[in-house]
Amino acid sequence: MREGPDIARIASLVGDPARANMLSALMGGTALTASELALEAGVSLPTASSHLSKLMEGGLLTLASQGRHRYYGLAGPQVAGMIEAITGVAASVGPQRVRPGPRDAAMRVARVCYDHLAGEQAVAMLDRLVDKKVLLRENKEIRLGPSAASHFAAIGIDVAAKPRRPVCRACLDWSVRRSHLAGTLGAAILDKILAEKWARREKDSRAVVFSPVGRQAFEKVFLA
Amino acid sequence: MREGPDIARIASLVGDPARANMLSALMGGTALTASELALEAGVSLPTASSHLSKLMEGGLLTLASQGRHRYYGLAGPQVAGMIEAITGVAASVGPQRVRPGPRDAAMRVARVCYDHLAGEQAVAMLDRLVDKKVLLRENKEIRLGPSAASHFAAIGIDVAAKPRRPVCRACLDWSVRRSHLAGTLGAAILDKILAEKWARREKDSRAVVFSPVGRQAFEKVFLA
DNA sequence: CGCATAGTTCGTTCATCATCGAAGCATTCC
DNA sequence: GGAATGCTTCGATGATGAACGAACTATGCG
Repeated sequence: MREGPDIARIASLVGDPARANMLSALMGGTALTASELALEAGVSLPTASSHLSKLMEGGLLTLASQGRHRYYGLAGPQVAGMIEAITGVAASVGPQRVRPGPRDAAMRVARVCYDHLAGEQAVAMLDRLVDKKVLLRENKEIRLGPSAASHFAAIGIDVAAKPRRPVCRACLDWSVRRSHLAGTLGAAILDKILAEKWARREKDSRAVVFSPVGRQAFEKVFLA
Repeated sequence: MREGPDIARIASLVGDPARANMLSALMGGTALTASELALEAGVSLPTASSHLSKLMEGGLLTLASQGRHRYYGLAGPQVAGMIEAITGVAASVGPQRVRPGPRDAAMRVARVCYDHLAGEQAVAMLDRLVDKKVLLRENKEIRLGPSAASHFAAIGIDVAAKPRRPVCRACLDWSVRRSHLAGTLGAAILDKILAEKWARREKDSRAVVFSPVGRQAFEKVFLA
């Protein structure tokens, strides 16, 4: 008999299809209401409510009440990382689709991971930023380089404001198997991409689709 | 309703206490027989056998038959990484032990992760090897530096032999939250540490305990 | 206040699956 | 060959927990 962290408890929370769907939906980064999550999971409202309270009790979710709406969100980056890790295993041992569908291809190129960009585009971006020494990679940690403040100020992102969450974090990309940029900076960049309409969120999916013009703009700013 | 990788299937495999215990035991890196795993999980042999066939079917384990023994092991580093990720979440949302026990402390310092060393010692070792440019860190990947061959040859480790598995890999440490060294080199170093009797495995635990002399030798070779 | 919307709680039903004893198969040892 | 060991399969039992309808609470709107 073993002891230690109760991984069965956490895993069994993710192990129910309805809850797994909810968590997958929340990987999109936006907090959702109980009714929206019930729809995502394909269960009735009472059932969803029961699942949500279990996820809350397990510490996997946070709750923000606003009037009669209750917005549920992932509890943090560590939880998001765990979901990505499980997703990676599921994808690799999974049904081995002979031919990945178009949506899969789009997902691989660019998608939302919790609150920041993931996929090939995101990995390339981080590589380039490190090359240019705008960001410095130290072990698995990422720090701002000397030129970071001016570099990001030029595109309207303020890296000086330091909230409790770290500005930079590495997040392992399950499709590319290398890191992309998370943290408040990663989130700010995703905001920028969507605000400038360089790309749009695919409906009912984590995929992010760049427009031709948007891709050029993105590459000019982040991959030049 | 969502589709995509069936994360619920994978998570529910880990979500049963008996199976979780088995997987935790296998994180020790050595393949174990069905009877040993039954003991670890605290269930009867038939029950264990049933669980093992489920884990096999789910692609989480590999099986090596040797005579009348059947050795089960983790299917690969990706699976090990997933278990570590779940362990990390479980530990952080977990029962918040007021005072971590002595075994926890030992685990934090040094433990076995699948087939290589993890914990503070392992993270420090990788940091130092990168500092000395014996290893080069590129993104999340780690490569051998120019001096690597001679450096490791001096302590009896051959890094030239290249099997299918990568020589170097970064593996995220759940206690330190930074990378340590995995891959065949990581495994070889752990072998070395145990072969030289610098440290011994704690019984029934992933903890690795260095002797005073062993710690000095380790520090001289890897942290100097 | 009265009605509508959002959500939780309760109680019941039903299915799944973990569990174990007994029996069966395979391998090795004598 | 026969006995012992290691493991799997089968069948029956039992407990857990997912599901939903109905009733209840809370917030917002007119």
